[in-house]
Amino acid sequence: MAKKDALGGVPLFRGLSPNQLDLMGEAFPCRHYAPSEIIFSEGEPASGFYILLSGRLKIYKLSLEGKEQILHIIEPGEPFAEVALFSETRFPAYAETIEKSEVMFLSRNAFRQLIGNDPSIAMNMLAILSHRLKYFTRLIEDLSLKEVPQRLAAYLLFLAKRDGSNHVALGISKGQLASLLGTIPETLSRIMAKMAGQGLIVVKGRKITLLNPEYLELLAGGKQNL
Amino acid sequence: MAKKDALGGVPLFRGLSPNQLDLMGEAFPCRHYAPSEIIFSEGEPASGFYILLSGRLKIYKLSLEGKEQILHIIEPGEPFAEVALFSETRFPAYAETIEKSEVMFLSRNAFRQLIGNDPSIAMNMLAILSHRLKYFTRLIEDLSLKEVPQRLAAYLLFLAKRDGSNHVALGISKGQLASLLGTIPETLSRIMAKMAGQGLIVVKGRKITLLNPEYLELLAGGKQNL
DNA sequence: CGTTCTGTTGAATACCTTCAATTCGCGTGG
DNA sequence: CCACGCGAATTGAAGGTATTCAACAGAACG
Repeated sequence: MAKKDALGGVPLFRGLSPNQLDLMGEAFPCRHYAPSEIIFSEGEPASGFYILLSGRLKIYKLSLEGKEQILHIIEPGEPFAEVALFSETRFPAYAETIEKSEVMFLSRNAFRQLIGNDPSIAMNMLAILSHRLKYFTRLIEDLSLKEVPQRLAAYLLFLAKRDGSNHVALGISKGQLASLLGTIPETLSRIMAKMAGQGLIVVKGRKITLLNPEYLELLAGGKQNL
Repeated sequence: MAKKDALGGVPLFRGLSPNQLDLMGEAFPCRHYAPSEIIFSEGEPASGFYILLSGRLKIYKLSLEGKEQILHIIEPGEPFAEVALFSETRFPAYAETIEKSEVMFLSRNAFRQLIGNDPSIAMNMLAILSHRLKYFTRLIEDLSLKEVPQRLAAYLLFLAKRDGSNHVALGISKGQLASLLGTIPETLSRIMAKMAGQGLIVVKGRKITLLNPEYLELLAGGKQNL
């Protein structure tokens, strides 16, 4: 079963012995989800949090008109809805799978016990929350870059840096990317076309090649227009 | 000296005995700042974090063109730059006083020792980070409500709710409010004038009276236009 | 009382969104 | 293997909102 392997890659459990990891895997329930399944909805009572073992999912808010703003794309190994652990009793957003996914659930009580037994887990959790905070700081910064081309350039560069390549795979649909960037598919499409027309990028479905990262940097910094 | 009194109101130290609080106050250096003083700048190496004992300050990012996006207004009792503790060695934003302020500094090592001695501090810190995460979630949501009137309405309602009154004091200049809302002073000014013209609010310097909170709710929810 | 910073107002511009119509891609079924 | 159908993606035209630039008014401060 993939469960044990996956646990080794969970930052929250970094530093734990293989034995402890095994116990972990047995102690907590694990569920499989199909694509586009909703794991929880905003406002639902939350009794614990989750860790994504495999697959991919999105955390998003819905405006009253029904438009979604994606807050996060969760990748394997990441916990989500940890906020529910300490300050909230309701989920503050939606979680929905993008791909077939495997998810572990940790109840509040079980996790608190865990922390009591092993303080290093508390430290790991602090590190994760800090990291997420920094990510949000960045997201806010990007969203307040008022123009979409800047945000797109910033995002593409982020992906390229993360993956260490100028060939990046979006991993999500363009509609979802639009939501993540705080815009709509039409606008994103136009801007991609414009960037492609200027020889900055090549778009092939969900794969994008950065031809001119230097110029994209200038764009992201607002020192240059399309 | 106000230091000891202030410590009692610090959520991070909730649950500590007066004795422990006293020790705390003596163990960590404390500094006074004049208004508009910069406490730290983005990119500076960070060796610890801070707690605001009195006064008020802003945490903000600067775009390359020099426009500032305010992330936070820090009120007395709140810690700031805690991110630096766990995942970062550099400050991810600027901190600048708005009013005369008193600030306590806790070095990374000292704080880690603290956590070791008293796990409840770790739990408090987790709660604070979670809370902040939720706040950011909300800020992101608000920023992606693309129209400024909605954001302003949401912010005014937030203040009114927090203070339990329809007479709210902004506490910051309108230029800063504009930055917090992700816009510019001119736009904010126009929208306030419009709201006032419709009898929704009364603006008197930095004090605002909400005449029609119900309608502001509709606005914030995007169900109504100005 | 003057200087400076904050806030306001106007006109022109730029960008994004909306709405509608098409096209493309791909899995399903014939 | 090809045709169909559905969702995703693209493109065009029109409209709206925020920004920019510039000038001015007002408040705070020395």
